[in-house]
Amino acid sequence: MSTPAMRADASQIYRRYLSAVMLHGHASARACELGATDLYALNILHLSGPMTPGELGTRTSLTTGPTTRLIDRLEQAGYVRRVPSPDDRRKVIVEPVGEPAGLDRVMAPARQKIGEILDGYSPEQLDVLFDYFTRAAAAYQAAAEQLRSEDGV
Amino acid sequence: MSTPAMRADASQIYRRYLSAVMLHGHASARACELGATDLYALNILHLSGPMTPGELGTRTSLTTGPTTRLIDRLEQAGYVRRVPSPDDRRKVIVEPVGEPAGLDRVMAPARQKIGEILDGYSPEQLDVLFDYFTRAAAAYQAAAEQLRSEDGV
DNA sequence: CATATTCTCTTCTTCAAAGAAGAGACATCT
DNA sequence: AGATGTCTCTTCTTTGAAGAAGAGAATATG
Repeated sequence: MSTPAMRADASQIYRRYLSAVMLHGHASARACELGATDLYALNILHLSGPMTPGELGTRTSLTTGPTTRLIDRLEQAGYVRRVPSPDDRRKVIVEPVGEPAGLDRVMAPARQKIGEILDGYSPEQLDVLFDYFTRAAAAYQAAAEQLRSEDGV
Repeated sequence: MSTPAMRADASQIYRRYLSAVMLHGHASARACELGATDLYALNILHLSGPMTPGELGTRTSLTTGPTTRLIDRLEQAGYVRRVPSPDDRRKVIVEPVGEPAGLDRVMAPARQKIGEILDGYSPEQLDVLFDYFTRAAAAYQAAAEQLRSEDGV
């Protein structure tokens, strides 16, 4: 279970898995007529929750001009909403709108396929999988954060 | 283990996981100074192996002009190589170069983190995880293919 | 052997998104 | 209360990638 040959194989499988996930992500973005940065920003919002345009700009490594228009596009497409900040009237809070129609429709087939796959596992096996999902999400998020800060240097 | 509440929670975890993976993918592309389409094409090549520019153009939904320049960029960055086809001298075969330096360096931190996570599981648990990776890769690939063909309609 | 088809590449044009600079509104500090 | 700083938005300019049309090289077919 841990011979070098097995390890190489495992690495191959994982690479393939990652490629497939990202491939599907790109295809989804294209099908939604959403730019790469738009989807990127949307992922940030879904992951970290509502935030100000300023912070979103920082996270996406964008200056204020493009950030405003990025939010304009997302808002116009119905993916996010601009809400005035309660404590500071200069600020605006951008929050994702639950279950946007377009993205949901596009992702549906994949979600169904994954659902069917997960249905085939026992409760104990699902525990393992979701434990992994939770840990991996944190790991990827941390790695992405790290890349972003290094990039700025 | 399967109450409605649990299911909603599971869906949430999975969404978060997917967002994190894609977030990291985008951050990696940006750190490599690689465009969205470039990374998309690279994923296709890693997933389906060497192919002609024509087929790559079809897969990326690009016309011949941008396809040529896409390959130019990838080749110049050292990610792919153009090889003359042995059976048809009009054709060119684009093949990924194993372990491109830039992408590898960028992905290293994430890979290490994931490696550490996987090290924490028993052989039986790893079997479950890699079984999932294999099945999910096929599912995502199929879903992406489906999106692409629908998009063309 | 000649014609038609296929494949890649080049060039020109068009379009979307990012950067730069500055204005207006609001908060904070003295 | 006045001055300074912060936040978002607007405008102009620039860059990068995508589409369209056609040329050149090689294969296949009659």
